[in-house]
Amino acid sequence: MTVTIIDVAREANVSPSTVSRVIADNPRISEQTKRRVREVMERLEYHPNFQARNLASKSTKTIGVIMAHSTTLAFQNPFFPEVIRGICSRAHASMYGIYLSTGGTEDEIFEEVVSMVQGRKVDGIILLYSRVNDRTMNYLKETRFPFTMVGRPYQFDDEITYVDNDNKKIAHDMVDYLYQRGHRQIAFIGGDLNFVVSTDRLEGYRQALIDAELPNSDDYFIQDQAFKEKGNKSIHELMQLAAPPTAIVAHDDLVAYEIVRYLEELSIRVPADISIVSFNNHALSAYVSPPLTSLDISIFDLGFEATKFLLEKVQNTEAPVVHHLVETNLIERESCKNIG
Amino acid sequence: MTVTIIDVAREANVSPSTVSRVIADNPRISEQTKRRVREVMERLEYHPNFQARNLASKSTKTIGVIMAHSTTLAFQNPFFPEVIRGICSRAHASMYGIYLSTGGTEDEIFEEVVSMVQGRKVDGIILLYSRVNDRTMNYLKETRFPFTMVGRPYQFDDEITYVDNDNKKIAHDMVDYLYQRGHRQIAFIGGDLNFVVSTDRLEGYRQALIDAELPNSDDYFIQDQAFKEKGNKSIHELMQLAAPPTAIVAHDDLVAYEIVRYLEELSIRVPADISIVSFNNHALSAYVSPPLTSLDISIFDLGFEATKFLLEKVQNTEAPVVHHLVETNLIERESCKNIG
DNA sequence: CTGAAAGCGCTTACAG
DNA sequence: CTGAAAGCGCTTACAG
Repeated sequence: MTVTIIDVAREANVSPSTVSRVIADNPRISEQTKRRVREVMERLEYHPNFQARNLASKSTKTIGVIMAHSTTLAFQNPFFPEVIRGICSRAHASMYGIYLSTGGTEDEIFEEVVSMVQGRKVDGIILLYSRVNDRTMNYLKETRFPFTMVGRPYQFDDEITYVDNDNKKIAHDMVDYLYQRGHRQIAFIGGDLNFVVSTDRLEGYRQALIDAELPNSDDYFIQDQAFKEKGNKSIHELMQLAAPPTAIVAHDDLVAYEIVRYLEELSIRVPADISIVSFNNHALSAYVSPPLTSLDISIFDLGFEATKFLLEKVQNTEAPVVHHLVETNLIERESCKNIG
Repeated sequence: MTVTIIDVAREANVSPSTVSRVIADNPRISEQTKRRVREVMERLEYHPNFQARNLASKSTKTIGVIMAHSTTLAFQNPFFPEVIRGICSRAHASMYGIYLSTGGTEDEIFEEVVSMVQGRKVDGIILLYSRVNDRTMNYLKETRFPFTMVGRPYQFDDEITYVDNDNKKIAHDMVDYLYQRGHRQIAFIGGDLNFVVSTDRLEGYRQALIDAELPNSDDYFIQDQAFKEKGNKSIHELMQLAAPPTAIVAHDDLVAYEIVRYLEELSIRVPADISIVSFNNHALSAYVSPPLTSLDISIFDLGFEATKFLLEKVQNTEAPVVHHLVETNLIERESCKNIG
């Protein structure tokens, strides 16, 4: 039924080995036989069997992509399609395919990664998140399996290749940006502190307050979980402080949209009464009301570069550890007001 | 280095065949030996080699997911993560993995599908789109390779299993909804007519106008391409008609957001001056201003069901052709006004 | 209930 | 420049 290397060999009057070498474009085969064999391959509509190739050559030409546990960052968030687009773009250029993790819970994801690694399903893995004390990451590190991360690892920094934004710095810059526009009471609505991206941004925010000698009360910081559970209440409380903030930094545009809505309920207008700035610059942030000032974090590049460095590792086990920071770009729209 | 079935066999004092049967949980093996073999597998940290298994058993336990050519529907659109979530959920339940297409252009995608099929990379394929005269779909149909589609195929309806919304009906219903609220001049901003979803919705819209004996001028229909190229101009023209619409149906929420913005530029308020309703109900549609009345099309279910039917096909070549319509649900928010 | 043997479709030293 | 042979790590009739 299926045409194999043997059929091609017979038809072209060469050995299977030669056909195999033609497929790999081995330079030791004469152009003449190459041409002849290729002709036969075309005529018989021969396509190499992926599985057989992988088994014999001990490589798979595919990379595994692991998303964070789905209730958190991954879904409903435009980050995902965009980072995948970056990954696919780079992978495709090197003829690599993408194998996607499908697990729901953290344990399922871990099991899937183990079976990807042990079962030789993929040549390398990209972790699309960085979590504090992540079992999956520790496993990959210990087995010395090629992997890269989108996001700075919590520890073992010097052993792990990753791609990230400079989250501490961009959060610091964001506060400075507000400071320059006259803001002195600056609140921060953070992300899930189990993810390093969230702790980094929080740290950058805090450091910026210290550096600018601004009030640094815990009242100005709202945790992800508190916000998720009772967002309107927490915003309510925030605005009822003796010195309510004049500006809010949100961990993500989705969070910013929600804040705007809760403020609306309180008849507080953005940016007239309070300014909001945010990170990640979703495609829709130009369309919300008011259009959101947000930091573009180059999601495509995060995926692209993570893949690039992974492929280097796959092709060369001795490839050096790389920490690559991707550029960001503040998109100023209408959610922030100068009160200087 | 890697521990194989042979190592396990030796250690457990059985033959490799027996180990293989234990892996497959073959009922002909005694519970006692199963237990013994499993113990050894655990102790040696044995994991079956995926490639070898696939090669020998001629199945891959993975399904290929093909997105539309990326400039069009697929990216920046929350449809993608959500449909993937549905696919992963169902696939994971049957221990299937996901192989994602990475191609950029239509030709690249086609080549990738051919190599997935011929190279036996996957057991079946899900097409995440339905396009008019699609080479990839024709290829799958002709090779009789198991596949399902998210979206009604352009032709060969009776040979192809697909999952879809009833796009003609929901577009018809949308017009009826506006009609009941007093609207008589109803415009439609459509999607890319190369996709069946767009032609179906357009047809439903047109039929509804006819059924309700409403004005059915071409001036009330704006094509996707015209809108993309000069959206503000086309909305401008629309509103300067002798009888401008009192309501607009948008093909997608993203389009609706853009329309709202262009209307704003013209100082036309939604819903005070004009109503807007839309399809797909993105997660953010609650946050835009005004919150958008939109039809939830159950994206997760589309992915889930497409996968379910695909797996049935994979497991049974004789599985009947199925056309499954997924429920929709109108989410009423504040972009539509009753002018009756 | 279990084993010996052939085979899945390739790749890759080794030999010439 | 090309071929014969072994091997990648499994599965699966077949035989007992």
